[in-house]
Amino acid sequence: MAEEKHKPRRSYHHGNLKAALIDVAHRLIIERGPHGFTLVEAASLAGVSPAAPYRHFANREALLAEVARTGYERFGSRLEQAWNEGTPDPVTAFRRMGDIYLDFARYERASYIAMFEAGLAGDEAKDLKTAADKAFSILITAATALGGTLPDGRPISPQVLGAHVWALSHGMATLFATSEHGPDKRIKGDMKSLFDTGIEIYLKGLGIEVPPADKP
Amino acid sequence: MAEEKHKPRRSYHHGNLKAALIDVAHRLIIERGPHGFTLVEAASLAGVSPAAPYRHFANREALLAEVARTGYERFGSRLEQAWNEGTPDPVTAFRRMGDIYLDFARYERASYIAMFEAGLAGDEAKDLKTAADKAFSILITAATALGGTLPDGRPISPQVLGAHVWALSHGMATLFATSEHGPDKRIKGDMKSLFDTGIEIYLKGLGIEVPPADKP
DNA sequence: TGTACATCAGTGAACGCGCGTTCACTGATGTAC
DNA sequence: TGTACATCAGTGAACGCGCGTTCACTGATGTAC
Repeated sequence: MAEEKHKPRRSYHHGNLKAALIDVAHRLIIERGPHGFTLVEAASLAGVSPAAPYRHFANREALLAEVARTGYERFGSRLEQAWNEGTPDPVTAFRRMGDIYLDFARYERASYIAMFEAGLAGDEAKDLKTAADKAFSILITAATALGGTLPDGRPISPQVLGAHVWALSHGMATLFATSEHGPDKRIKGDMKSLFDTGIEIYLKGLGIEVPPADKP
Repeated sequence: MAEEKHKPRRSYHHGNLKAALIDVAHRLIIERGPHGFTLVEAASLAGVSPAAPYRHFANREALLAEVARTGYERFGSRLEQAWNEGTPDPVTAFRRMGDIYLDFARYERASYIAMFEAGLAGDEAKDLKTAADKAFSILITAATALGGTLPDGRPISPQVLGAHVWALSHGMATLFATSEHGPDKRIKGDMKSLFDTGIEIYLKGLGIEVPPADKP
């Protein structure tokens, strides 16, 4: 890591410290993981003393929770936007959601980590749970619109469909995005089409007609 | 946590410290996560001084890596056993593998965490990669035997099939096994049948005949 | 079977470190009049 | 527009803590003869 501090402030007051700390936290979470992240280093990178963050956050975990919370909010609204009330048709909209999911996991990695891998469970967990439930409810809405038939002929429940797709998405995002344990690099490089193929197969298994070549 | 030490040894020598440390590490990884785990506490729980572990492990990470390595070995042999050369038929054997996967993630949680979530990348990573590749190769063997047809009519590659199923398994294991972010408790409680349903749907999507009611 | 000795696997005290957090403080800002 | 003052958002030094690791050491074990 190069610099220890941001460009020095002119003023005694930072002016935007809360946002700056959240911003710096994102970088540190990516670099060091949710546990390697420290408040002291975050303060240093934001160019303030180690005590300054306590004007904006109760403690270390509260900053982490804030990253997760704002992450859930963006996550939820992205998914909602992607679903866009199921237009032009549920299958296309559903696959668009999957796309956005993987984008979020990749390009908002720090948020994603804080949301799903930091193991936050303390006092702030209520807010987190609320935000997470909201995001999951969008998936359920989509799953409800999709419908689908189980191999035994009964209709699939939206909760089950949602859980399957979420698990597949999360598995892809965590297993192949960063780790060196993944299958091979070619697959990793084309994670999105790998995921898309998986969804196609799964939907077909549910007897859902998939529009061919929606990505010409 | 109750006790700080094991039943005190009679002798100056422990006799079985290496194994005891690995054992204790499993407990600590589950309780505190791979990052909360400390060598000092492990030594204390094993009933030895903080310096003793260094007779058996180069450093903290080496102990963690040993947990991961032995985990991969057991994991691989379990999967191989479950596959059992595809008997009585590939589909049944494949689904048995999935079952074993989830069992491993649940009942050997510490190993699973060390293997997939500890982010080990140091000097020991080579051994880990080898062991991981071996486990994945069993999945590929099974996927090859299964075959299957993509929605566009071409045959699916075993790597792609393997990646799909691995992602689904891993997603289930990490998303619904412990965290409070999962959908709802009923689903969580019946994770295995949830997973099994997912696999059924997926295999059907590949045009693979699934023997009905193989679990009467 | 007994003894000398090398080797092994522990001890326990100490170290330096970086962390989270607190505290009394102070400079900057905003507002009432 | 000026001034007094409350409030806000920082400082910087300090604390206690537990960690990873090292070190000279020592008790126990095993082996050669």
